[in-house]
Amino acid sequence: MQKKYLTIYDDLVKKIKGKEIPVNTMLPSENELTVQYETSRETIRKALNLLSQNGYIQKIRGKGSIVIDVHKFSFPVSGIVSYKELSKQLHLSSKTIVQELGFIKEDEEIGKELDTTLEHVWKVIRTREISGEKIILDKDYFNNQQVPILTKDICENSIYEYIEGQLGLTIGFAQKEIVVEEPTEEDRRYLDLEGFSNIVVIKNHVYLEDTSLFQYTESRHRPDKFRFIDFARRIQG
Amino acid sequence: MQKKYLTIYDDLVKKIKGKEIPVNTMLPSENELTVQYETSRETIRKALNLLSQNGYIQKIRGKGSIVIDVHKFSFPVSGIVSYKELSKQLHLSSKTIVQELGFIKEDEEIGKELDTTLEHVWKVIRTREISGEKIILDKDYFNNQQVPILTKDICENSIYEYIEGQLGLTIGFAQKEIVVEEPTEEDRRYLDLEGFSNIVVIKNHVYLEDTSLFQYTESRHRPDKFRFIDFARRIQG
DNA sequence: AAGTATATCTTGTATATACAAGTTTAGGCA
DNA sequence: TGCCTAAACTTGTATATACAAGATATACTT
Repeated sequence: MQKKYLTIYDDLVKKIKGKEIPVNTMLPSENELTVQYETSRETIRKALNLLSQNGYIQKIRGKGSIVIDVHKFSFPVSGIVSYKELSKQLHLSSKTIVQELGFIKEDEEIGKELDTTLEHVWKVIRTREISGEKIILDKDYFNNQQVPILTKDICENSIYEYIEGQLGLTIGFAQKEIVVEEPTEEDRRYLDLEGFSNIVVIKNHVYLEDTSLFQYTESRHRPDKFRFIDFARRIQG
Repeated sequence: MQKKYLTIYDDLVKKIKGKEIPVNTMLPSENELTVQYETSRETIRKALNLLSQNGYIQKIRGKGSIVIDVHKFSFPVSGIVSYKELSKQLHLSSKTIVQELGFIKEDEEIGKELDTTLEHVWKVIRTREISGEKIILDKDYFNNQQVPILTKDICENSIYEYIEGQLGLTIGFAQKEIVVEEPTEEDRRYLDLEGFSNIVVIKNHVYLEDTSLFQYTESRHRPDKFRFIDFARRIQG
């Protein structure tokens, strides 16, 4: 059974994106929506809360829900989105080059974090090329208990597609950290840095649904090409 | 009436932070919680969903809710948090210096965005000093229709406290953007840059509950002291 | 002993009802 | 006209019930 509140959410998103419901106009009231979608008010409210959380509408008590236009800017490095999904959304013509693919050596720090008792840890290094320039260096580490096989083919496409589709693992949440560092020798080797003396590093700890640490990622961006957009709601308290 | 699901949420947060409910253990089941808190299951579920959204627990269908330890890292520039709230949370000894306070000149770009028809726009420039070093330059712009009075005193404390407390305005949401720029003359004048050739800029459009644009902020950080941490949930689709 | 089916936990979805609380509208009164 | 009140909207909270779907433990069968 497909979830009703999700199909309603998707439908409303489509209508907002397609400007069938324009920005700065009111949505139909919750009661009207229950009639339109032939469902209960609680189900409508679940859909509306999703819209609110994702920055499509602003709910105002006693009045209704206004469509807001924050979403049109969206370049979401926010949330957990794979590079492939991202470049598809933005219609970027980009190329992925697999630079390294194998197991880490004993001494690397990351091994301890992905607490893989005597197991091997995959290490993938990829560069992302946008309009001829090598802009992004992605370093990915996986536990090979969870990801037994990894090929160059998979890495050139989407690792996430492989993980969620083929392996059937479910990503739960991630802890993201953004800092600015000085470029390493590796950065200089793999990227077109053009004299930039800083590099923006997005460090990502990705956990599965069962809360086990599954992946560590560093996405290293040339600072002039880096942009992070986020939508935030004020939390009272 | 105080909202039940919020008090339950607050209570559980307190218990998690106080390690009364340790990391990696299960919460009581929803049914048990309804008994403990003498309420309905839906109310419990609202509290648990808040915990999940804010990175305290991971819900697993058919099993229960696990306390996760992501929150201990939290340095939340994420969300909308005022500098004062932040430094209080982190127990930083910091100083705020008001460098400029007045109305913008006609020609500044920002005037158009805060579409204030012939009205004045407040401009506040403040530096944040942490352990003797001027690290952050905050530039704030307000529409004086919404914020008629602004004093040096208010700016040295928390403008947000004044806005939400005194003026009674309710912040709705914000659009945040992080980019890396070259330092301007102003940055060099007000900050201790120590030869850094880049500066991290957090641009913030803040909207009120009625979706009107209320404030534009630029928070300009020295790159070595900048750190952004975020908690993200995987959105299927 | 091993595997299978069943019962019983868990969380997820959908519905209905009631009332609280904020906003707008309509009407009436001075 | 101007002001106030009441009614009729809106969204927010709390509760109850029913069933679906995933996970786990138990008992039974082979």
